Amino acid sequence: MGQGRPPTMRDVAEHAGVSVSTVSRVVNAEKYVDPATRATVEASVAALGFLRNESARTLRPGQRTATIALVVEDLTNPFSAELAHGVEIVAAGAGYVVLLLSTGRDARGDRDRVREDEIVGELLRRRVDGVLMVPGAEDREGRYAALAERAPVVFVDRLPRGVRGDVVLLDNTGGSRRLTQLLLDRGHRRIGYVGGDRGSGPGARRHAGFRAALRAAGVREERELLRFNQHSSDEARTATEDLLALAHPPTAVFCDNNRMTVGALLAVHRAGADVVIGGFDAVELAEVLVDRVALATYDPVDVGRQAARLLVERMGGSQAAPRRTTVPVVLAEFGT
Amino acid sequence: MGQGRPPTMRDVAEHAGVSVSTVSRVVNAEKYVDPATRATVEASVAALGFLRNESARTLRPGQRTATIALVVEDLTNPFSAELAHGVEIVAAGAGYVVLLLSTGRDARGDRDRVREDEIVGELLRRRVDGVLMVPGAEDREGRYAALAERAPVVFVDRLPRGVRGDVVLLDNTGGSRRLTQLLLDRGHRRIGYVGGDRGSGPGARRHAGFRAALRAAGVREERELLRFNQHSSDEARTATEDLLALAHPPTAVFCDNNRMTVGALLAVHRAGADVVIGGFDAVELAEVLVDRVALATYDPVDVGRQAARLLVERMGGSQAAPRRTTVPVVLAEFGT
DNA sequence: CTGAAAGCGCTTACAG
DNA sequence: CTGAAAGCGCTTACAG
Repeated sequence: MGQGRPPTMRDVAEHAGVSVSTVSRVVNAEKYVDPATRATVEASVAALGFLRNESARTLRPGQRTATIALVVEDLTNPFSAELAHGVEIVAAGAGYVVLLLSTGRDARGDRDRVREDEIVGELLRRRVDGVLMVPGAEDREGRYAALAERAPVVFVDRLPRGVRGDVVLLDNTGGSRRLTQLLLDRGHRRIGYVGGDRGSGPGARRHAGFRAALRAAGVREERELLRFNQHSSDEARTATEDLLALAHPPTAVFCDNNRMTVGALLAVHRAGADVVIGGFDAVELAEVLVDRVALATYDPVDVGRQAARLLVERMGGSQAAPRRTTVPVVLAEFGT
Repeated sequence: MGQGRPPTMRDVAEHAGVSVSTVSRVVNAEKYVDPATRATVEASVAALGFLRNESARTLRPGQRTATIALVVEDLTNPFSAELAHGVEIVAAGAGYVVLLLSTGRDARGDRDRVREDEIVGELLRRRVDGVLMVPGAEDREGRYAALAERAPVVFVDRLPRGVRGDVVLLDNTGGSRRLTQLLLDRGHRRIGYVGGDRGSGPGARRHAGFRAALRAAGVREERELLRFNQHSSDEARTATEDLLALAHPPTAVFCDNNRMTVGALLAVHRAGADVVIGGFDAVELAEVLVDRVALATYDPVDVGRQAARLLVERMGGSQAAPRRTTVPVVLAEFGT
């Protein structure tokens, strides 16, 4: 494996008896090459198994790396994985390759600042042509803004406070409001809320939609029914168990993302409780849980495709004002 | 965005009043640089926001790209996504960045040969330091073998016929045999089989384990209970419905991967049938389906970690004979 | 400890 | 249509 240096254009040129310039022209499929010369060179390329060194090509100013970076928190979340899939499809179609970077989370469930800095540095050193970023909530250190000054960036799922740029969002507020409305329509008045960070981003919007629906229905939001800052399905399960143990428990529980929904489903199932779950994000096999679930879903693959398309435009040199695309959210109800 | 060329070492050198060589030494944290000089240069680096161009560094022979490629079929499958996560963690820890490439499937559910060739070319042109590949079953065209000659490769989940190399496998045969044994122990004698490709790779091994368990128990494998070549949960659902509609239907169904299991669960659920499902791979919320499911699971993240560790060793120059690592499979039973 | 110079593998005007 | 030459941004012996 890896034995010997790979052949260079110089090797091909010698083998074919032409100059390096000519080899370059053939490899780049330029016009104005004599057909016979072209054939000879192509034969030498094949004979030597020549593959143009992309690092060398890239060195010339104005040449692209044909690489985009996708920065997500954790590929373990189906949202991230499907997003990546959508990105990859569009990227491949447009001639780009995807560099995948995960920020991870620290013990408190927050972004690791140091790791994020490393990632931004890495992208810039590699001169990626563009970046797709699922960002953290804040940009106090100006990390995202600095990145956006040096490379085309499209943000996904949230635009960090204090940053200008393209962003692809979900209809978090609307989806959440309609999902809550559905629960209200089914007669529920005590609705629990199990969610992650409430500060900003998707979590904040989803909670806002929840409140809006309650308000419109003249239902008070009860503090004792709210459980924020859950970061895993295990935590969500415990939080839901707490809710079920209340003297006056909720008859429905709103979950603000898929991990929350999974945890709540388990808690409700174990308790054998007669509680309806309304969850944001898709959860596979929800159909099997008839009579108990309503979901607000969207297509993460499509989010990836749209974001990648926006980025491809930007990399093409578009100087239009920052754009905001919103991917729709649809409700799915299983059972009543 | 992207305004102006990024600063070069030359810019830094001029700003600091030293030579480019000295800047290089400081940036590479070499010894034998006067502390005062180092400080000046570091100040200039910071002032100009200099980030070393990795393409240029890479050009020198012997320099690595610090890039590994991960080639999967489809990130939409949780196995691939978690695998990628494990890979990314080890890669980042070892100073590598991950290039993600998906082969996709064509209409018949097979690998797209053309796309695979493109991918191999892409990796080689980019001079990645190593490749992690979830390969197709065959290597008739010698694609994988050719790749393995030019770069360190670790295969995942299967070693294509006719290729030598490192591989990280699951205990497909053993896990499958034990899962089938469990169904037999519960008294099932008519066990349906819903699976994907039977020809080779994981599918073939899982079927082999199934047969081995039946044989050991003196149970005949009935042709009418076998449903191969299912490629989606929808197809698996239909196949399972077929099984349930037989004059003499199975009392248990063995599913050879997670898509099959999801489809079978839906079919059994819809039919309200009293059928136990034994499935290979994890399926979230299986716990909610108590009394109906046994799963053979393993940790795809761990598969990724192990494969990446093997690759890091190879990239370090290890010339040891090809290695084979097997990740264990554990049974989980829900309900009886 | 530091600098001048060569060279990595390409691309691209510039001549011819 | 083709080649010689310069140059992209680095690293690395080689002197000093």
